[in-house]
Amino acid sequence: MLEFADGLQATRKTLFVEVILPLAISRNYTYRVPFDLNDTIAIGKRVVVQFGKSKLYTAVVADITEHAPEKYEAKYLIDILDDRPVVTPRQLQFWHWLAEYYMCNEGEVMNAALPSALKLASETKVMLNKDVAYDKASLNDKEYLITEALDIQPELTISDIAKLLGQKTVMPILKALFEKNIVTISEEVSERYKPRKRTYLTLNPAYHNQDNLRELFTILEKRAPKQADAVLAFIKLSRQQKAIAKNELIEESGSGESSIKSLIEKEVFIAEDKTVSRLGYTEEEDQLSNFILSPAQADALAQAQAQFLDKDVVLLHGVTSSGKTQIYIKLIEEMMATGRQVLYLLPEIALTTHIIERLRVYFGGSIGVYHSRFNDNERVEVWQKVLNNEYKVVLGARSSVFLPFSDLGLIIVDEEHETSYKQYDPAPRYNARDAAIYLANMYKGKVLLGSATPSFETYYNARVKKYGFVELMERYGGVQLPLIEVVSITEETKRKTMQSHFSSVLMQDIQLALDNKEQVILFQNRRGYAPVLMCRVCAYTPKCINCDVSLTYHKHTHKLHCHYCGYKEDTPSICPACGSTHLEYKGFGTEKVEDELSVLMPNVRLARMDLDTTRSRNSLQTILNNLEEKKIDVLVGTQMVAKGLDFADVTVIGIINADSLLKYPDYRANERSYQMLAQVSGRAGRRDKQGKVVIQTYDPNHRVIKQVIENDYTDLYFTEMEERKSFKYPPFYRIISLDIKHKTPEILYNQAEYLANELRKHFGDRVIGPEAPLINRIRNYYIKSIMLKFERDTISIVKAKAIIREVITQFQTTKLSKGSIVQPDVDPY
DNA sequence: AGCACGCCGACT
DNA sequence: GTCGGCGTGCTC
Repeated sequence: MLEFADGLQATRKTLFVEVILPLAISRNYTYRVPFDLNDTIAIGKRVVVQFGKSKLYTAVVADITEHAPEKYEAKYLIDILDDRPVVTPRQLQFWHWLAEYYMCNEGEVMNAALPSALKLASETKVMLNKDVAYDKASLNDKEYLITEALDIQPELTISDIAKLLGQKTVMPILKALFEKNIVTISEEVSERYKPRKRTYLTLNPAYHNQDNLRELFTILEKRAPKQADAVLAFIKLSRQQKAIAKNELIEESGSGESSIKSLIEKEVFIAEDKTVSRLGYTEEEDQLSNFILSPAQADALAQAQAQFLDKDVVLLHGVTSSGKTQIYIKLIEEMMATGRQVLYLLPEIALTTHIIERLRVYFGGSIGVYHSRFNDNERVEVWQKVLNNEYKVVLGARSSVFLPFSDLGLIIVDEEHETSYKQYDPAPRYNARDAAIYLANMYKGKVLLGSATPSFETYYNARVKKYGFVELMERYGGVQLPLIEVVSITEETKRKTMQSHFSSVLMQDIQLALDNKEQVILFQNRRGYAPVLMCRVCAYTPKCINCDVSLTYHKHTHKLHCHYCGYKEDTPSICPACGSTHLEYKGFGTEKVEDELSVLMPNVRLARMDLDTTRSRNSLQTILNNLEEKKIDVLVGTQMVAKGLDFADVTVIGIINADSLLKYPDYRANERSYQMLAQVSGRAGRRDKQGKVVIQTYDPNHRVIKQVIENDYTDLYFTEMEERKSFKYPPFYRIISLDIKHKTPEILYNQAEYLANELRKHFGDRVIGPEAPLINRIRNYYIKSIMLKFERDTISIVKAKAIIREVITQFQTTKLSKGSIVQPDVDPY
């Protein structure tokens, strides 16, 4: 570059940007910045680029350089979408770390991190927002053209719009329309999070005067007897309770909606809409705003605060119902006072309106919520508000670790042992709990991990003093631990007291609860009706055509379903192999439990909660509402019932078959079973009544069941740790597993053997396998797993990953690798 | 991840 | 003789 004596440059500066594309590509790409955008380009802004022949993508600028690439001519980037960066440098660092740690591409991380409305691509669909009226006159020509087109055709892709306008750069126009709320982006249909509103009635103070009230009655009795009934019922109810809801009154008085409505119009009643907690305890919320910690809680809080002085991560091990949430609230409050941000992570399923409202009451408008039931517009809104520092507290599921925080002082990971913090498919296969620890570290913030049954990894770290450790072993407000009764299925079968899947003990307890107008939860860890259909003559079993699993019979569809790929087929009435009609259902799922209980107890109001009944958007909330409003007596469910449910009137919990948990072929089966059983049990009982848990099993003397009864987590930990140590499992060893997939089993065998041998050259007997996993074919791909076990602290895991990466890359350059997919999974818990 | 280029079966 | 099956290789 020529320079004149006075420092003027002879040539003008050409800038290049490194961008992250939202694709599973192993590297970033370089684009040339048009000269007139030199002043506006910045790291973290989104740009539109053409990638390949015709595709446009939204990419994020990761770096800016002045060096032209040598081996090829860089394309010009088409446009810059943002006035200021939407991704912060810290986030870019976080993305990079995640990609390295979990052995995936930055593009994959970007895909998980950015709400899709922030990454428009040519095939993204654009629709008109029906909820918003707008003024066509306020639009410019191009915007007008787009809205006109959308009036005729409800959905347009971005490339359609590009054709329509005859130009490539449509993103800024769409962005403007999106920001004005005129169009919505992506496939999701808007269905906002609805806080539950209830109309409450109060009597007009004029009628507190007895004479006025009597006068009102005489008029109403003649002209509108139904309305008189309503007023009478109101007075009766007001003796029992403070607040009276409209629908309660309708139910109590037997008068209709219209009578109440006219009474409101006559100003006899005054109506007021209130957002209520899903728990229905308005009083409890009042208490919440100035609750007093119990001495045990206060002590735990003080310990946590003290430990944060020299530890970045603290484990709060608190038994169920010990009031961990109140400690979280105190810590959040304290952090907010310093002006720093707080992230409160919860498993998706626990993010019910109940907990959201509880915290909203407490923290008001400065709390943001982020989870998968939000549509994209809402997610972008939260993203922007976090970026602008309008939200001081974010309550969210796994993916909220990706929000653009500026000064994160504290992350709370509630139920830290939950497996749903780990994403399995698609990549990035990250664990939000572990990622949160790195994230907090970047901001010099603290992490509080909370659980009643901590994961062994975390508990181990606490014991070796890597993490701080606080125990809270007292239940809040004197709530008693439930009584646990173990029932031997073998014994009851012998005595012929089993009625289908229900023991006499369980039946009695259900009946008792129902007589007391209490509720029951039944847990069966398997959905569908029967997992296997088998011919009694030739033992033929229908299998999935795409996967190596037997098909589960579902009664409501009367079809056989594959739980791995979603394949369905009609249930045969005769055996397709031998023609016999003796087809038999083996095993049972939630559907069958529900079905058979409805036969045994025909008057019971039953509901089921599993993946099949909660698939649609509001169904989970509907079930929870019905349970809370006592429209359900018995709820049958899978794991879901163990999480996020907290209802005062559930006094009996039945584990239909504990063996399906205990016999699971995995080294964590005992840990998982204990967690599951302890968590489910924690749902039973209330302040004034001890709950009851009935565990049905073929193996009543199982060690883990004993440990659950005795509530002895530490005993479980120490017995399990011996095995973990001798069989080289976490937390003593780190595991990286490689799944290799191919459509042809013979080719897969060779590929897996080759890879394992290459890895053995570096890691010796740290390489286990290849082995066929439990299900060796899914969606027509055969699978082999190679497991690598690395001893903690003696080997550099970073170096090991680099070598694994190298081996995979080298393998992929060979002809042998054709048609294969290699998926690394780091810490595959 | 797309999409184009490229080499082998059932049709005008 | 062609239309099109999806196998594999590249995209700044």
